[in-house]
Amino acid sequence: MAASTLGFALLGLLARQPRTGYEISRALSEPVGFFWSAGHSQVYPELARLEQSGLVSHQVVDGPGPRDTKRYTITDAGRISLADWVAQPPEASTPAKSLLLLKIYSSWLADPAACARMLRGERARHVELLQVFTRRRAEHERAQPNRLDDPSAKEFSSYATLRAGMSYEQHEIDWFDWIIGVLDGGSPR
Amino acid sequence: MAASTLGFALLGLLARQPRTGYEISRALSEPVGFFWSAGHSQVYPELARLEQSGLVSHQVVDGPGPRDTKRYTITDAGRISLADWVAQPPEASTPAKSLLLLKIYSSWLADPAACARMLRGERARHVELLQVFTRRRAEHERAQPNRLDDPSAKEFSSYATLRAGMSYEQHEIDWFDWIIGVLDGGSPR
DNA sequence: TAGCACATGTAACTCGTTACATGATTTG
DNA sequence: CAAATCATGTAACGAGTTACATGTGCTA
Repeated sequence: MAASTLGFALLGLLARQPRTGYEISRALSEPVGFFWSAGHSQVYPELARLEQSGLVSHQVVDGPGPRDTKRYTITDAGRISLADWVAQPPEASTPAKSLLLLKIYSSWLADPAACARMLRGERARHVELLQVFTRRRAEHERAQPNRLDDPSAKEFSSYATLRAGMSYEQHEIDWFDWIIGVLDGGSPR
Repeated sequence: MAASTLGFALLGLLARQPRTGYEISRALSEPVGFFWSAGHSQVYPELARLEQSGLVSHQVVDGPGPRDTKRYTITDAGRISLADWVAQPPEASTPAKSLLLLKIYSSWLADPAACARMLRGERARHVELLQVFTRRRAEHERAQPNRLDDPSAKEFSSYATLRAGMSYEQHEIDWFDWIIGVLDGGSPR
């Protein structure tokens, strides 16, 4: 009955609203995608598996294209399974990997100026992301100010992940500022 | 000539000192392992590949066991290849996945008290990690205080990754405090 | 009319984890 | 003497990415 992690990701999206496989795939590229992702070639088979387990169901709404358009909906069993999984302590996932820190670990071999250049580029990417999150948070706060402290509102859950993203990006930027400062020959610590 | 990301991880360790495959495997479980990891079944074939590319070499020092003990050393070509890779902007890796945020995204379906319990457990793990990093940082600062602002000292590189880890754990803890506060029915924002 | 968004699927390949396999030396 | 540590490898499996495949309707 229990789904895979990918399965729970799909259930999480379907718990908010019915979607087609295509819509789920798009969602798992950018919007939710800042903390989970999957390609469409993973999504379609997984939806079939979830349906076999009775956690989702679909109805054909025939749109364009050579194949049927299937709109998936979460079932009661799916909602129960998802709610149960959520409060369970996260099963140890693949240990965090940071390509950037792996590079920094060997940065003592490289030219500090070249490293600083690279790091400024990375910093800029994180600043951009922080701005995206900040804007989205402002939208959230404008659109449903009263639901943002109600843990059983889906708006709260989105808001909480957004705050995590913002906090993360800010931490990254602060660290970039520190290390770039040192590499530029500035004052340490 | 260019190695895979795993290859550069091994080169990064070997650039600091020669090691056996076994020692590398252990290193990629905990110490460096907070930003990269690999099992021994990945390490041995990768070392063979690096050797074929001329980036590392080994000498047999026969220790215990049924097979030879091989001590690997980075070559000049390896050091050059690594130094070059370091300053290159990180090639977009597998997008970040957070099992915890995936759960939070659907937490509106679950019992807030059960979620808070789970989150308190996770928070405790991050507090522990922060303490580990803090202790190690203190050791660093005591052992080589003068090298920690010299970007071409390997001690600086280790120190920089440590600071990133500490900053990350602190951000996580702050976010946990915020969300646990809300779930416990405390004052919002 | 060329390209893009919609829409769904399969196949091949790569990366990583877990399990299989072997065996000496040190420690409790 | 049993268990852990040192030490190296292969094989099977699973998850995820990239490439293959098809075809409609809308827009520049």
